[in-house]
Amino acid sequence: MTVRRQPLSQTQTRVLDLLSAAGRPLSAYDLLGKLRGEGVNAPPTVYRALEKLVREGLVHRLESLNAFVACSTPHHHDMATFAICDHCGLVTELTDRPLQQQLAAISSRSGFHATRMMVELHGHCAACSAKAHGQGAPDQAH
Amino acid sequence: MTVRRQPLSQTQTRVLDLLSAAGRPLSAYDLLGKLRGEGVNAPPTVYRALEKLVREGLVHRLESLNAFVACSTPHHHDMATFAICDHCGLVTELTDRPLQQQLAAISSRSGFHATRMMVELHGHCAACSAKAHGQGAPDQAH
DNA sequence: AAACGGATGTTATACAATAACACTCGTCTG
DNA sequence: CAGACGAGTGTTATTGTATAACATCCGTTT
Repeated sequence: MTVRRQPLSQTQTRVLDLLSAAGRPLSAYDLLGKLRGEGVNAPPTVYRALEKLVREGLVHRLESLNAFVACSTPHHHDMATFAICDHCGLVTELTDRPLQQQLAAISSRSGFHATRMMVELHGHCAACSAKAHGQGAPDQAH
Repeated sequence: MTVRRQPLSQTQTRVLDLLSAAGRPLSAYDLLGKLRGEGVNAPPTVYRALEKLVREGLVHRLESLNAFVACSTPHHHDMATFAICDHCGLVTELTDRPLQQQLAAISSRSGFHATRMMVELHGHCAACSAKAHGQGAPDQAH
């Protein structure tokens, strides 16, 4: 059940393609850099496209990185969980229903009504954990 | 078991006091504004104090707001969970061991080793949910 | 033709964070 | 005591992130 909500404009499609192709988070200015020479010359255009894509659930914003990634399973969800490798930059989107429910339950214990839940885990991915077993790794790729 | 790690400098103490007194998140520049006239005139000083306080576990950074709050239960934890009311700005720090464990479990299923887990819930606090029952509230206080 | 919604362009600016360098001060140490 | 060191700070400048405000364009509706 692929959800196709609104038609995307040229720029919006282009931004989504760039994010998908990158396979890793890109900042708005990374995107702007790639779009210069294609008629896009200023931040607002990029931010507007990103805003739309996030609204449509096609792109996620990683708050702790000030960057954006294409959603791995486009699906309008108010919750996103990411595992971010601080060593190689790999970002994995996790999906876990029970977690979402538990979070909603925990917050609503205090009467809170959550509309947007963001979970971002920082650490080391499997590959990087294996390589640097206990070593002081430099961290932070790209 | 109050943990007192390192003595704090004048500026660090001042920043922590300001955050505690505010009882809500403040940006680095909010703090700078309050510290002008006390000999603090530039961002680096504030950021350095905040960095130290975060390291000591006395202050948390809210990634989704680019702001800082005094930790409600100073305690060196790699995990913080916050419920952020988008209407009145109230921020509540939640503590839930099982959640932390579940998160660690979920991520490690894919071989990920988490060193820092951030959970930020956006929505409406109990008071604001009660007031605006279904109404289109303006959102975003301050 | 006029009105509108959605997207874009453009200029300027605000807000967030850090780099690089010099300086002070207290403590340790030979 | 002299020198070295670490932690904190001051200062200037710069980079990076995001938005305000206003004008334009275009397709659709009425």
